Amino acid sequence: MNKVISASQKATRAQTKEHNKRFILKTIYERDPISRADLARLTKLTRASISNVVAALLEENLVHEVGLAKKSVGKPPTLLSFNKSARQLITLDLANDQFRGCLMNLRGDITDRVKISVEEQRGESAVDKVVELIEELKAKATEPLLGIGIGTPGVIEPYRGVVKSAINLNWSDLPLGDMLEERFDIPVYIANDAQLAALAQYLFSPDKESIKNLILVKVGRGIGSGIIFGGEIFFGDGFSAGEIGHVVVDPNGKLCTCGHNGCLETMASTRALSEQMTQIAMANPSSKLHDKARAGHPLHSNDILQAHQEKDFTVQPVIERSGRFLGGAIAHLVGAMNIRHIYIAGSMARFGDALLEPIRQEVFRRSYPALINQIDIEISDLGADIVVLGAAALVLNFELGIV
Amino acid sequence: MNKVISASQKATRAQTKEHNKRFILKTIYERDPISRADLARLTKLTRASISNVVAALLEENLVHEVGLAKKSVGKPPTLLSFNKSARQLITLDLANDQFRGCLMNLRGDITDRVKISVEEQRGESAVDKVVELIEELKAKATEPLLGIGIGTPGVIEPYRGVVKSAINLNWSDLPLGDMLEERFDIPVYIANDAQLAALAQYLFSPDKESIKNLILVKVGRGIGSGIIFGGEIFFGDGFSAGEIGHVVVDPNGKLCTCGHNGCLETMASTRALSEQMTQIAMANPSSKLHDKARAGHPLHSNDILQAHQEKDFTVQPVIERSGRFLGGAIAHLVGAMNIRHIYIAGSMARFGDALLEPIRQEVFRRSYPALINQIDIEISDLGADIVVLGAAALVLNFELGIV
DNA sequence: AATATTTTGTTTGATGAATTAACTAAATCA
DNA sequence: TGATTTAGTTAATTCATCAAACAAAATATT
Repeated sequence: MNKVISASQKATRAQTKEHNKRFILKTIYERDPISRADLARLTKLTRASISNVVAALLEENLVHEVGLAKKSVGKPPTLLSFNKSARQLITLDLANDQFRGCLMNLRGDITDRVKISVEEQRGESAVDKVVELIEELKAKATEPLLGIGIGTPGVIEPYRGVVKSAINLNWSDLPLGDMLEERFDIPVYIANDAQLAALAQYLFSPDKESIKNLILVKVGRGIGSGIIFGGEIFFGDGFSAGEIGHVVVDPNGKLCTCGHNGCLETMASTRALSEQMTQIAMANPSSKLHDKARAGHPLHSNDILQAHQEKDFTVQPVIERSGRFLGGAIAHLVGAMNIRHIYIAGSMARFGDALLEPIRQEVFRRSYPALINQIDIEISDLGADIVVLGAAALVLNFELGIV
Repeated sequence: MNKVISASQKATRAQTKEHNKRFILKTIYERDPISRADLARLTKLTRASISNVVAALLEENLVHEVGLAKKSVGKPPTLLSFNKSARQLITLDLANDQFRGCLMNLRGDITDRVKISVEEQRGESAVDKVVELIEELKAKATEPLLGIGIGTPGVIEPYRGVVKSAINLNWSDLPLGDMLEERFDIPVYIANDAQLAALAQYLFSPDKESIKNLILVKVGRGIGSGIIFGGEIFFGDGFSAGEIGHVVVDPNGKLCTCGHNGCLETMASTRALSEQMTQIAMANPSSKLHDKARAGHPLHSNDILQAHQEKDFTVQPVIERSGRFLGGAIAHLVGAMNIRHIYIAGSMARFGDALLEPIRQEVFRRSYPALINQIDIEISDLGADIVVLGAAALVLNFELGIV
């Protein structure tokens, strides 16, 4: 199985076959377990064609026969099941301060985890860390590897696997995909972390049947978003679609490193939260964070989360402030793109409803009233593994056509 | 020839054939005139297959043989040409105060125009006006009609041809497509006017080779935009993608009919321009518009345009004001979607650079610096016919696969 | 209990769209 | 004049889906 068919190209019989093979595998993946006869009914292909393709999938070990089903009348159908253990995936999240890697099966279940701290490692030596991580995971693999998926902050050209720029790692125009494919001889797919998080939300969301478009906003030390149109990541002309971190939300706001005032990232990220919280906690002796703030330690978002969970009343207003700025930016996205489903992820999402409600309020306040009841904003349920899940989704999508 | 193949469906031989037929016709359309041998080289199909399909296209009269080309050596190739006169199209623009209809050939060249004033006609009687317009154009047709394309303000469900809501015409959930198809027995395609304008910009733009994504902002009495992703209109979950008229750009701005303050439409449309201009002209005796404004006539955008062309210095600041608000909204779109090509259309676009420059400045001022030199904002070159051209593009796209 | 019915999955032959390869046509090159 | 090159057609081949018949295994009916 290989890459997806491009649009303005000739069509051939081989592509028809490939398309149907992917289509059948995807249907098995989604409806597992399912019989050949049901596949024929669902796909509108004939039982003969289904049997033919399924034979190939059994041969490749991607599908198993798992016994017979009981029906009221007629020969009992043989149930087919997607063999999630047929291959394994290596997936990486090159987050800000530590690289995390996982070994997974074809359903995205994580079997092994590895972390490497990369505080001051940048440029070449950061690439070495990536190789090291993959080596370590490869050694643990018990099944053939389907591919390597990598999510990283920065602007990535996904089709060629080139990191156009990743400021925190000091990479620019780095052909990471080719380098790793040459080294490991396995397909490598790379994309921006927020874009991958959105893809994960799409693929691993329970009610994905009906959802074809979504936006996921990832709020952590940076802010980015990923846009899914028709089940695919929308990359934009310069591969930086969804990079809303530097949209100006308050022209009178604080100066950002990018040169503008009041970028979303300076106003609503966890870093902004820490700064705001530190000021307020220092000024407010009744805050649970008062001592820590006065001690000169920069407040970490974990501290703030803990204080919030312990019902510290000084936290809520600061979260609300971030929420309102986020809501303002999201309102523009929703209004412009008319996308119904919005998800919030990243470390800031741990604040849950405290963050979600002000976002909702601000979005509603700024949106066209007729559209408001169509908008559904939720905290993502995929947690801290969302980026590696998205990296897995990317590999699964390209290698097996599972979308 | 019929509708495009959907994504999650089985693939068949017939679809392969259809795809290649459209692909070949599209190539002839774009490279006109071209030989069978060149088609084979471009499409990677064999000469045998090309000859087979071209025979069908000649039979349908969509393509003509137009003589031989001279080459240095070998048998001279027979040149094929797209027969733009093989069919005609009826296209309508149901603009605010008058309906305009055109009869066109397959390249979008307009051969006949009809206008109907519909000032107070709404609901049922507005539908009658549409039928009347089509009847009139149909009578003028000299070739078989390929289809009817309609652009209208409002929220349209394009695949079913349903007008979900068109406030100015007082239509809601009107199955206009079915009604007209039943009446005229010709394929009918309907979409939002700004979305169609964007499609027109995509299809009739001279350098469309490289441009796959674009946004077109249509600024007239209302403000809307159309988004093209990968050569197709992006409709959004509720078919109102691009409806940026009611994005709040100034929370302290004037109250809009939608209930919010400072919507883009209340701040930057031609109506806003008229109001602003009237105030300024009344207060400023040296303005060429002073007398007209004092006479109590509401200033029409035509008046303002004329004054501007006569170098009335009081006009520029008002246009700039609109431009800055538009720029602010566009900056969000550009930042979020990373789309490089932005076009300004609609009656406001007639102000040209006077409007364009403040838009550019505001977009640049608010955009991530690394992206600024990627952004290309232009006034659309398609003029007042842009919506009917888009309607033609819609019909051509669906019926013949020309994109 | 024997037979009919229903449903599953396979087998066999037909269909048809693209390909391969051979062929004809018409020009230039040597 | 004959060789070479390129264009376009024709005939045979390929192969993925389809259609129809068939075998297998259950329940339903008599």
